[in-house]
Amino acid sequence: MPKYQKQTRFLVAVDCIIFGFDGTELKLLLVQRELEPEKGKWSLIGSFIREEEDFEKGANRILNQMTGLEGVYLEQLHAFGNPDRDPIERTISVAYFALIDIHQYERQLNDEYHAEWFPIKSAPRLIFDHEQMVEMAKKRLRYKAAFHPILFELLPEKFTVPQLQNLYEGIFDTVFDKRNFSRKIQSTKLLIKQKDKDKENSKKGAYYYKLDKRRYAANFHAFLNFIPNPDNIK
Amino acid sequence: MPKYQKQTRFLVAVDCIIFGFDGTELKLLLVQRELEPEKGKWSLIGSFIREEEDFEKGANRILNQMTGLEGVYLEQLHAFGNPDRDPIERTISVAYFALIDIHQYERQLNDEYHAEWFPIKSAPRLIFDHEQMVEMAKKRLRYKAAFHPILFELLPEKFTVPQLQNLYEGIFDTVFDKRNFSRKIQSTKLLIKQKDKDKENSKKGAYYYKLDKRRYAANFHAFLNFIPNPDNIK
DNA sequence: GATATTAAATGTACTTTTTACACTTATTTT
DNA sequence: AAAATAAGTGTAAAAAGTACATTTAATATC
Repeated sequence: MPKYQKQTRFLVAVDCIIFGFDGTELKLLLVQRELEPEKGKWSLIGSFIREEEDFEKGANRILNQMTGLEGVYLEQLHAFGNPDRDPIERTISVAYFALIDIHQYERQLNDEYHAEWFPIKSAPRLIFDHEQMVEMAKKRLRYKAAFHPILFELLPEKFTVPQLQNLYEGIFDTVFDKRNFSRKIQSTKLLIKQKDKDKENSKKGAYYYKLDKRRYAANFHAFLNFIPNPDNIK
Repeated sequence: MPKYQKQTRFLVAVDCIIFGFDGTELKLLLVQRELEPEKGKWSLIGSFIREEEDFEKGANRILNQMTGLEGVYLEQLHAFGNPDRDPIERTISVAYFALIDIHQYERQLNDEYHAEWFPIKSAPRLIFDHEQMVEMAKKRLRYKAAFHPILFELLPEKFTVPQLQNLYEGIFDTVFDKRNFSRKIQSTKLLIKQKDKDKENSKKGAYYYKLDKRRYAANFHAFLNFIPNPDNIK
């Protein structure tokens, strides 16, 4: 087999920005780095890519390792290739972002990997260019969420409209009129009303809803215009 | 300096999907590959990444080499990492797409690099996964063009509204009502009407317009909703 | 030089979507 | 029984989007 001679080869890694939503705020799953340099510092979850796996596979591998989950929503964010982003040796990183239902996360994995959920607004400093990655992932998430029903990936199977509104308000860092929000959400016909209510968060209780999986799959790429005045969102 | 031992290193390349618009249809700049394997077959323009350059720089380098242009619109599309996308040796490719004013392209470079413009609808077979890249780039371009005034990057300094409409219709493979289209474009206030007309394409002549560069820069990320019924676009 | 031809330019009425805004209801706590 | 809390709901006005036809400027033709 001929090879491409005289070309430099580089390390290639996959890093994952893992988002979760606990009902109140958006969170980020971080780990304490296990190797030098920067050992012990907080970092995104990542791994060098293996010889026989593509990026998706690599991302899924570490995601499964860290969360115990499979079939998680995963999307390539960007390839980061600044020559000195890793001070030890040039490493290309292909970043993915993942949206998971935080309630399905297996807590025991926390200890095993020194992992921890941080509210996105009070996350610690991260190594290398990982903060830049998180910043970009947040932006991308907002952008997508403005048009596509992507945020449902962060919710448990049963959720209430006020919870959903909380999520949108958290991500867009604003408040929406609840009548208009509810109408808009209902008009997508993606929600199926349940008979039972969530009584945790109010006296009256709020009806639970489930996603209509079929419609969700069919409409995922449709433009739903979730956000009033998207221009006003920074 | 410590190194990450025991990790495999990979070749990393940058490939560019270069779009141009000749006033009638969307075109793609392709080259005939100069090395084995697949020597002589049509290919995107690409290059291995050099030790001291990041992806942007690499993309700009080959873009400048192939077109003679600088300051071209360039955006990272996706990192492609299928282990056997290049049959010789695993090569990661970070793909960028570029939008250029085809009139500024220096034709003499055609011969030097065996490059050629192809209408996107009748482009030849491409090597490796390059067709997949082009497909993705087209999709991304449509998506962005539906909300952001990105297509102006493809036009010369002076252009007419009918030309602009042609471009949109070509990219979205549909036709728009010219009264509504014109109104929508005018309402963005991105265009400055000139005194002279283009007489090439009609007896009456169509007024030239220029982009208001200041407003363009300010509104590039705003949501302009250029496309009626974006849902109907496949 | 009158007439035909061509594509550009423009306006209006109707429909749909978005927005702003306030009261009633169910339930628990006091 | 009264107070407190958050859920749930409707309407009118404004804005945006859509469908649709005629006039205009210039050239080409007879």
